[in-house]
Amino acid sequence: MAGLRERQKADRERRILDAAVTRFRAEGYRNVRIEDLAETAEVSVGTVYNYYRTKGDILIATVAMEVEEVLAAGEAIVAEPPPDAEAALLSLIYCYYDHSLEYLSKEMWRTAMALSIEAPGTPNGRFYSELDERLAAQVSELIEALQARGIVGPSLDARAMGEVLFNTLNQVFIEFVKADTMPLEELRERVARQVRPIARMMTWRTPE
Amino acid sequence: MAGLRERQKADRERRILDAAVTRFRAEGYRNVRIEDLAETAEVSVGTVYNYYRTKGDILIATVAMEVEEVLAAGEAIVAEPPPDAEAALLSLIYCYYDHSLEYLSKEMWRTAMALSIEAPGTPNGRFYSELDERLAAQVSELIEALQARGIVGPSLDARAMGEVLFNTLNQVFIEFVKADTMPLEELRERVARQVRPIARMMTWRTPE
DNA sequence: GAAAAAAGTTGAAGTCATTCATCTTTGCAG
DNA sequence: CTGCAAAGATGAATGACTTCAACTTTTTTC
Repeated sequence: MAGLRERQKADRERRILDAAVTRFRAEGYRNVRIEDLAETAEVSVGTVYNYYRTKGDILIATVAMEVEEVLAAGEAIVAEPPPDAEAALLSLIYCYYDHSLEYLSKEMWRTAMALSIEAPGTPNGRFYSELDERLAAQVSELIEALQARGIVGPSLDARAMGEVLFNTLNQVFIEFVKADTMPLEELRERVARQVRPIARMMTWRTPE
Repeated sequence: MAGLRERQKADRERRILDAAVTRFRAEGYRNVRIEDLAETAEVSVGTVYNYYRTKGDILIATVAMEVEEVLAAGEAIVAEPPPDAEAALLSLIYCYYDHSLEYLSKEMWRTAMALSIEAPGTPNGRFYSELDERLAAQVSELIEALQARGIVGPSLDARAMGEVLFNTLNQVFIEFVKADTMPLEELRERVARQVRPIARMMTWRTPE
């Protein structure tokens, strides 16, 4: 049986995270003070800091939820990729992009990215970097799947290419969240423009 | 003749920037308070804000100085690139990397990058993004130079490839500044690993 | 079941970036 | 040279994150 203390702890943590997801989205990360979260979660300011080291850590926790979902959705595409390098890569990338604003606003993404760069040593900063690595790994997996199907030559370094492609889709996504008025459609076009030449090169003959 | 007021203004701005370069590097950006800069520059706190909108803007001003130098150094390589795609790309990228820690610490880079993502609307945030664009453009120029010399096929989209390569070198650089203990040597190796397959693909025959 | 120990909560105090009303200095006209 | 207008400097006040010493609640011990 879970002790009373443990149940209360889990309950408080959930209330704080719920308050954060709701209020950050509704009012903007910057406009919500820790005191506001504490009030909504019905705890004190000190207690919030008992569960999360910093305000930024609360945000990273919400990002993590979102990325986990995206990774799961990506698995389906890796398992059964379209039989064409460009189409396969773009369908994975679009899958990431289309989910990206489900729970998070552009401002939240910007802040989370800034945090992961600025404070790479904190537990949640590290955690964000780990999410990036897992996304890059999934792109590599997709390339391996294409190699297994003979769509891409076997001599290509799938891991390196996966990283290059991830860097590209990530950078373009950063530009997207930096431009508050850019629509998803333009994000897709931009990444397609960069991915297309790579995809074409990957399918030209690879010399032994 | 420059009036007294103007001379004093220029002098104060310089003293503030000098104080920033020195103390940020020596004590760390976070550990230096505006009040400390004001004291070193022999002005008041309010005056610092008269010259720079935020603490971050002072940092971006120092980054700008550094990047300008790097761009100038890169021009020489674009003008006369090594006669091999991989060597040419890597010599430009290493040129960037080797200058990168001349005036800035890793912490300063991290903070500057975080700022440019988090506050893309501020004048200096935009300015940082502009520096990125100019670096990407220089990589594209190098590819065009290689095309002009017949080292890379003419059908390749030089601008798109330049962006892809810049994204790659930038992302790897971000990882470098995020890892306080990573040496420059490892940074070079990492980028080489990612650039190599792209360079090789660029030099395989490009179909008409 | 009472007392001691452990775990966790609390909000007032501390720190630092940023703002603003006030004061000082400079430039200039008469 | 005197006084006014403009420009700019000043630092106390503000607001937000974060810390911490004191207090409560839960668990364990006897």
